[in-house]
Amino acid sequence: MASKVTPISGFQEWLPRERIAEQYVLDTIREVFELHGFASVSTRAVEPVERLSDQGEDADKEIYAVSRLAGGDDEARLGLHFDLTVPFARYVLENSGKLTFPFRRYQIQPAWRGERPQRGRYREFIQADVDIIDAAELPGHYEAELLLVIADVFGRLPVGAYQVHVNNRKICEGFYRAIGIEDVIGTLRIVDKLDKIGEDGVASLLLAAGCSQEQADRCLALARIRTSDTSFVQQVRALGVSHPVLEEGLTHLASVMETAAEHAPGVAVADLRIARGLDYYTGTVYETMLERDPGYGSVCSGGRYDALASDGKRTYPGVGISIGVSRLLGLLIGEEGLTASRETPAAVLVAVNDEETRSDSIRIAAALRSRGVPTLVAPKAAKFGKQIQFADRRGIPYVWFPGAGERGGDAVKDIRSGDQVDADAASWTPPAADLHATLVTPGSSD
RNA sequence: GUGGGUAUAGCUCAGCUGGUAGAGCAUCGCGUUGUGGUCGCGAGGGUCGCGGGUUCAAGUCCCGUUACUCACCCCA
Repeated sequence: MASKVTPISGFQEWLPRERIAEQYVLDTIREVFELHGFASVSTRAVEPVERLSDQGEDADKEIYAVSRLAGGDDEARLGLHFDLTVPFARYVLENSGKLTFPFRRYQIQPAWRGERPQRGRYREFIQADVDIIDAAELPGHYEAELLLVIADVFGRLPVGAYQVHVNNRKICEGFYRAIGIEDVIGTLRIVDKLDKIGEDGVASLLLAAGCSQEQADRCLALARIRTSDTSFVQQVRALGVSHPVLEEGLTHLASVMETAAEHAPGVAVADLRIARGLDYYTGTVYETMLERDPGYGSVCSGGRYDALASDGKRTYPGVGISIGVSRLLGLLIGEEGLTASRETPAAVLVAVNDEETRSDSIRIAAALRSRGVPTLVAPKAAKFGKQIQFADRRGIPYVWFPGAGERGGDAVKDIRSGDQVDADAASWTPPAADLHATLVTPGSSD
């Protein structure tokens, strides 16, 4: 089988060193999620196709269908999930009798979308979600709480400056309805192109969609509003439009902004042009841009969904937010060179003097490992220069020389500095900074 | 799904108006039984994405196809 191996578009795979950086990020996210009291859940990769495609008219074409190579077509039709929220809503319905509400869960898993890959967009990608779901009623304060979680996560990752743009769909919906626009979703999608095609572009699309010039102007006036406090309320009122749904949205968003300002200052910005997210969002929506490259797209999005988890009798409203881990790392690792301090977890390489005494080296390694030091034994009893080179190529910082110390003891060498000291495998531990591979940002010294 | 670009060694690419493939980096070996990153010498590795056509002759021209890539759609 000498067929040529080629990458598959949209399915990203890292080399070992970059994978270590990715794991560091994933561990950090998990740690913060747990600090905030979210319980872990893992759902199967597949859902019945109908459950997935019900979520939006365009969803179908993105869904990967799953079938057995030799299977008949009489089986239940399955599709890979395209996000983690839809499977979670199904999970809640399925286990509603066993879950305790309000239920807080985090979920870090891949998702799949069959769309054409592009920069920051993959066909297989990891998402890290937190959601809070409740029975019947969901208090509004959770919508602000999620911002604090995100601020905590991003505060520990080398993402630089960022802002979570927050809007409430009810503001747009109420506003549009008040001025006579019926196609709310369609209008949102057009307005959402503002950053790409500008006001003139949006205006002409709105006119083409059947809006009057005045309607288009007012949509743009609403979309221009962006404040870092609650002053957006006055700005909307100044537009002279009123509608009960609009009022509801303004109140909710103002409340979210107030809480965010107190506990995570500078993170949130009320941005009335933000519309994105899947169709199931009904209230607050979030979208997170990195200041270093706002055009890259949102690396963390989500919102409130009131009717996604419903079995017809009972409805469980929820709110959640999803970190696009693959997208984030496509930028940080793929483009900016974020990486790990070494390409292996091993902190120590135990040299082998000769094959006859390899068992001594194995015992030393076991002693180090028993105290939590990731350790490797040299593959060959090559010249010490070669063994050091073996460690150096992999970024392993320490080489252990059995019997090289005073009075027959061992010695360990920091191959970066060249310093070598006598050491005992029963007690020696590397400095905490060297115990595990760490993140290395491009700017910092090697 | 629609439109544009690209396709030569593991990687990044050269190869002018057609005449039986090159560089840098990487990899491996050696540099007189041991503590490396520099340096020197050497080696391996390519049916030029695949199929067809034009031609005495094609990596080099034409057609098709597949893959990758960028933009649109949509979205993390």
